[in-house]
Amino acid sequence: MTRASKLSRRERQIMDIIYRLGEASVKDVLENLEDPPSYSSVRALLRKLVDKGHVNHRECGLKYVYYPLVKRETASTSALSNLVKTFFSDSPALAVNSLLDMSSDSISDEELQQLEKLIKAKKKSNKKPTKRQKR
Amino acid sequence: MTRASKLSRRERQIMDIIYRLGEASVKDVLENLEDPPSYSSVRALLRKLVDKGHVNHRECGLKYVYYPLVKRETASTSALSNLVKTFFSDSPALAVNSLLDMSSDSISDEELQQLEKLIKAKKKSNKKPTKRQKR
DNA sequence: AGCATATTGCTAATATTTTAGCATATAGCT
DNA sequence: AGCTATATGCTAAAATATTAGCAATATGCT
Repeated sequence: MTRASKLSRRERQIMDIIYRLGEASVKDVLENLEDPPSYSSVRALLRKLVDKGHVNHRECGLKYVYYPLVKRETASTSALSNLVKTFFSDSPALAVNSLLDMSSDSISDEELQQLEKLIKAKKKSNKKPTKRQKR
Repeated sequence: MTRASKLSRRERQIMDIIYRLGEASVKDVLENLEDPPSYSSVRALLRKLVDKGHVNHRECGLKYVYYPLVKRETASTSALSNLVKTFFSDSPALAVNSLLDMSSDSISDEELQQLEKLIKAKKKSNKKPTKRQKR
């Protein structure tokens, strides 16, 4: 059971916004929320997320700024892995394939070059693993 | 606003299961649900998803088999795009990078080869686009 | 035929989520 | 000092989601 799977609809939307922005004030959240409710409501939701241990806040001048307690990378890995399970038969390669397909415009040549390098590196590490493997 | 962002927690869990399995009976859903409620509850949720137009069912012998109304590929593209926005600054290349990183074990040499090919193809189509581009 | 099992339709209770409102505090202006 | 902006804390109402239960129907088995 992924962490995210326990969030309610609004809580999820808010977590997404906070990850997208890195950190966010109540106002930031409100402005990025679709079908935004009142300021009060957003505050209540944020308080709940604090209670549940998903975010924390620090004072920043007068107001609070909320930030996630699970760091971006961890959360993204978990989200990706879940998505791959759900839509790509648990095959990361298929997901990569789809990403490349759907975004032909938005990936530059430089980035493609980088990815090629990365893949070559993977191939090497497959052949002579430096780290110990499961037996 | 993505379609998925309107789903409640349980509805989301159920949609995930249905996409994972392709299609699913009430029992299938129940068995794959975490903290499963009663059979009745699952049925009520499925009925709701039908009402909302997310799934439909066909009779299969005695029972119903539920299938998504938005096809897998469309749904996965939308989910991926959303995830990329949330966690990878809207850069598909970064997401690909992360996918390759997190799954060094599970991607075979053959698959890597395939991906290399795909990337080469992309590079070509970047240079001399066969289809018309946005101006 | 009679019984157990698996299934659906529908309804209503319960729990959770979502929302708004009131009271209060601080900063900045005039 | 007094007014306004922008915050927060807390609470309670309203809306939605979640759950279980009862009735009915079809199937398969003895």
